[in-house]
Amino acid sequence: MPLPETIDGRFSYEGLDRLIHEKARLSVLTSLVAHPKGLAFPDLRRLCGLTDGNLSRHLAVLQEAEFVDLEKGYDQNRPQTICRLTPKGRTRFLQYLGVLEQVVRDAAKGAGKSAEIARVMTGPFPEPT
Amino acid sequence: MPLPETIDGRFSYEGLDRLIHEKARLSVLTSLVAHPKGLAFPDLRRLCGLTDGNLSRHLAVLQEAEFVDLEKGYDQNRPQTICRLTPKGRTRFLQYLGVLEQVVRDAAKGAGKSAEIARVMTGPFPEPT
DNA sequence: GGCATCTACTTTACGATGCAAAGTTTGAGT
DNA sequence: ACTCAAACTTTGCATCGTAAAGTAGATGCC
Repeated sequence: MPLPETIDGRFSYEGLDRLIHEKARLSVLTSLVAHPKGLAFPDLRRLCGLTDGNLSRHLAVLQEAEFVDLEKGYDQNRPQTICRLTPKGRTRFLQYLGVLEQVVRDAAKGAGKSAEIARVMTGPFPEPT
Repeated sequence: MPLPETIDGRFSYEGLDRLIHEKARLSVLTSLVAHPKGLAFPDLRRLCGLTDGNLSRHLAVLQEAEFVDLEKGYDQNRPQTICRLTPKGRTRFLQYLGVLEQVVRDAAKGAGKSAEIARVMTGPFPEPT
């Protein structure tokens, strides 16, 4: 007999769409939601700490999913790609965020010491071992 | 010239350790932090909505990283694996959570409408297209 | 003019990895 | 003895993230 609180799928978080959950794309989408007017490729690259190739690929994936719109033009005779969230991308991202908030709530409740989270997050990160 | 707010790495979220960030393992760790006494393999499988093979593999990864402790014993003459967070796993998970909270804050601030998040998260999820 | 350099991307290639399906082992039921 | 089921583990494939290499055009320098 399962424990009473072990409800099927209680912690499955179906809403964590892989398309969005991936770290690099999460960075990109968060950057874009914070800059509704759009961001140029180089700015986005710097903000997210990504390489050119990386950003290019992730943007292609997000564009394929119609989460972002890429406006390719020229600025000062140089190619310039402006990236923007589409309404669809925005909606999906906000849904995803709702699930993330749920994760944080569940975990904080489980840990029972949200103060500990606040404390621990201010410190430096340990080296991966 | 980059926009003034495009600080290098502002949205790079280095703390999103892949080991933890992966959806299935995030489920597992959240379940475990919510059940400090540990969880049996089948309960964990149900909670996280994972298949046997999936859970087994992710647990092995988490054990390798020393984030979980697997106590393999018997209950009613049947094999029973009890899974628990190690102190190290707990600490790392809480650090990760801090970063997640930062993501949610950044995004909510960017979206400028946290009410919208709350509203949207209560609805059903759209079919992936 | 020619050559190197820089920016702004894109493409390629490979190694990692998530996931499902099949396999194993032990036990209970009939 | 035979079947079914639980509790995992192992295998294999196909996806995917990432680094490195490649492309194209503009600028600077001599």
